[in-house]
Amino acid sequence: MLRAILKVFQSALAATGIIGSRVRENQGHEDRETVSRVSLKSLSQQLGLSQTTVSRALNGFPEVSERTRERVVAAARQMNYRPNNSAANLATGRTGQIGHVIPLSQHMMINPHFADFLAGAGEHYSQAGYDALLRVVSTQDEEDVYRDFAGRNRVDGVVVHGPEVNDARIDLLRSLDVPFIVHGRSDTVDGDYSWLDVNNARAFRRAVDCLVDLGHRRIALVNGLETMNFAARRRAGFCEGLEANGLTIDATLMTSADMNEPYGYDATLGFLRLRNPPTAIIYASILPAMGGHRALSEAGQTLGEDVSVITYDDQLSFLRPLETGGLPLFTSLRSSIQAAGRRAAQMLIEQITADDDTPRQELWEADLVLGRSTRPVRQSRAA
Amino acid sequence: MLRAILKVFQSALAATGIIGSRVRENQGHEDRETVSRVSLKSLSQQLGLSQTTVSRALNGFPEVSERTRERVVAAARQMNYRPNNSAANLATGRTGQIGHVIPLSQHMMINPHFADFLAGAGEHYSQAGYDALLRVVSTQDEEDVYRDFAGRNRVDGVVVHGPEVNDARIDLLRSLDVPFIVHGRSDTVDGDYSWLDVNNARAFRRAVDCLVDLGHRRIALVNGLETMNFAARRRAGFCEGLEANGLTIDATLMTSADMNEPYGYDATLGFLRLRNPPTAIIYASILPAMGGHRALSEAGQTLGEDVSVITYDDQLSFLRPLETGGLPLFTSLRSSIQAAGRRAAQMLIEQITADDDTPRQELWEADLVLGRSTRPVRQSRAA
DNA sequence: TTGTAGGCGTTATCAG
DNA sequence: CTGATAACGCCTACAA
Repeated sequence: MLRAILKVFQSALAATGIIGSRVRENQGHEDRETVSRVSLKSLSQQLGLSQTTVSRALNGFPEVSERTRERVVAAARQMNYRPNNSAANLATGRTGQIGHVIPLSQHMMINPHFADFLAGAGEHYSQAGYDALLRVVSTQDEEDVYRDFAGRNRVDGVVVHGPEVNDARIDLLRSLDVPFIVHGRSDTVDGDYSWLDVNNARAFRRAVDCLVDLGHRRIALVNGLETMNFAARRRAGFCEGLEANGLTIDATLMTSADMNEPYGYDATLGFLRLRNPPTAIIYASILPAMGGHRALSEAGQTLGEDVSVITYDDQLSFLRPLETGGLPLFTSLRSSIQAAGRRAAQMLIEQITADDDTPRQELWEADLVLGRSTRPVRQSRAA
Repeated sequence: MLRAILKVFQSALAATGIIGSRVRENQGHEDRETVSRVSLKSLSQQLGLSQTTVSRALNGFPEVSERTRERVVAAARQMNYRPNNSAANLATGRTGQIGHVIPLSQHMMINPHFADFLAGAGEHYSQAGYDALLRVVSTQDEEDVYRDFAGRNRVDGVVVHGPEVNDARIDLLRSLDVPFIVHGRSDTVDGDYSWLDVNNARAFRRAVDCLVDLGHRRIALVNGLETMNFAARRRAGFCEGLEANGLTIDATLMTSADMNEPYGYDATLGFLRLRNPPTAIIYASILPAMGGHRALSEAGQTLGEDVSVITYDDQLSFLRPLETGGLPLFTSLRSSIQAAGRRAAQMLIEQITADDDTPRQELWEADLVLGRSTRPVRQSRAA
């Protein structure tokens, strides 16, 4: 890659000596932006009050007289006072930060599912006066990060992403005594923790039923990585649906991998090459579904007409709405991952502020939305 | 062994009246995880040393004797000591956090471009001992967030995302005296600040040249939102290319909007409906390019054959590699946004730790990579 | 090489 | 209703 380093020019340093005297002498009280390292001390001196009173007035304690509070609030705004975060944390033990660990690895299902979750969570965080603290690490270092977060008191709580079928992080966080919520669940772990999950098994069961109703009998599954709990449940629901409808489970019609566009493309091409290809395909995310769409197009097959498709749709914001002629492109199981983030954040913060250990648990059902990608199986191709 | 130490330690705790002695009664199992809120004070008492010495030993000061350092380090590890973050921040003024503001709005170009940038930045952050602090707010509140970050000393620096042609955030951050780096640039603002950008104008100029060389004379542009600096520059490069090749600028062949898949789909359909449709289209991101691909397929047109396409490709991780039969699907201008995040983080942290105000500036060139989507124009359609 | 003492800017406790 | 005063846990001159 060609990289041109532009010239870097030295700026003339205005010799301001800002570092030394932190508070500006602001005689003229203009609305000028100040560098503003006004402390509680200076503010209280300015007002002729004690730090205690000023702190109480600002934090809404009831015993402060209204007149005093008004004076204090006005002065604080004028001097652009903001309490130093570290100092407040040190005194209260609360940080106002929620930790998110992002494992940097092959099978990170974070991108962009994670981004959308975070957008939703962040929305609630800022409403509630919190920030998200992000740490990107290699997967094997993830547990150390939790120990670090806990030991250094960096966060008030943690969100666990992408739980595996048997996820060690849950017990670790319990032992660290850090409030946390899991986005998803971990089935082989003692279930006494907070989580927000979608009913993945039922969603995929429904998808199968729907396709069977249309006459399909060879149905394929392009699943996520099945070490992940959500993917394991989806497969379980899928198989349950096949069996309930008297169909046999065919391993050649099931794939499992990290959910991205090229994977969907490759898996779909693989199905098309079978001597007895499926007449319907279920995708675990809209990303591989798009890859599937691309593969079908290139193979000269028409979505819906030649092959029926149902996809699980997290309603990723940069793909919504995906439609053709006003109708959804894909028949899909929908559940907004951004909404999940918003709600999970709310549950976690409630748990933190309530300071009780009762687990919060919520199970969402996905909506089945009909689009152009499902049709009755063509007679010539029915098994 | 560990158990004995813990016992001793606990009595020491009782003596000093440490708040909420969190250390667990550890009956039998030595390797059990402890909750560990060990302070410097308790650690130093345990060792029979002063806090000063222990602090110095742990922070690698040279004047500590090796024997002492070893003892201290061993004890710290054994007691699972970790310095409290808030306390360290308060004492040093440094937070170890870099702020990112995510505007939640219609035209947020953050998703998933932003996610990839952050993945790259986060990689460097954790190497350098930093975390990313995220705040999601509505666009009009963004400046308040910077004031908050600065006034409360929440972060050591800030990354500015998605700069507009005339971006007020830059002057604000200068006046707040917060170290920052811009991902991109803002052309109508005094240029004396740190940035990392791609040579957008030249990239799009090259795309035009490339298509003209193939005989195309009606070339369309599906651009990003042109209030954004990067999009304005791309358009400038595009127009410059047309003019340099003696082509006229046709407003009906240029669109500008938030870069996502449905936008690319709609814009492309619009072009195909023109009485005199373009023979080539340039997309500002792979997301609209995918939408374009979908639109072309549905219209029965073949990528490359009927319409040539060049896309700008940020090499988003969940779309890489996008290829057909081993060849890139799209001819594209490539520049990894994740690499940009990594580098920007590095530049910012260097600036923070060096504590000098010299702006760091770097301009990257995009690579032009040939794929299947560009071919000589078909004779019947040449203008 | 190690220790003492003071400070960082809040909040919380207990008097008045 | 208001005000001293003591934490909170760490860092860092300045001393020894």
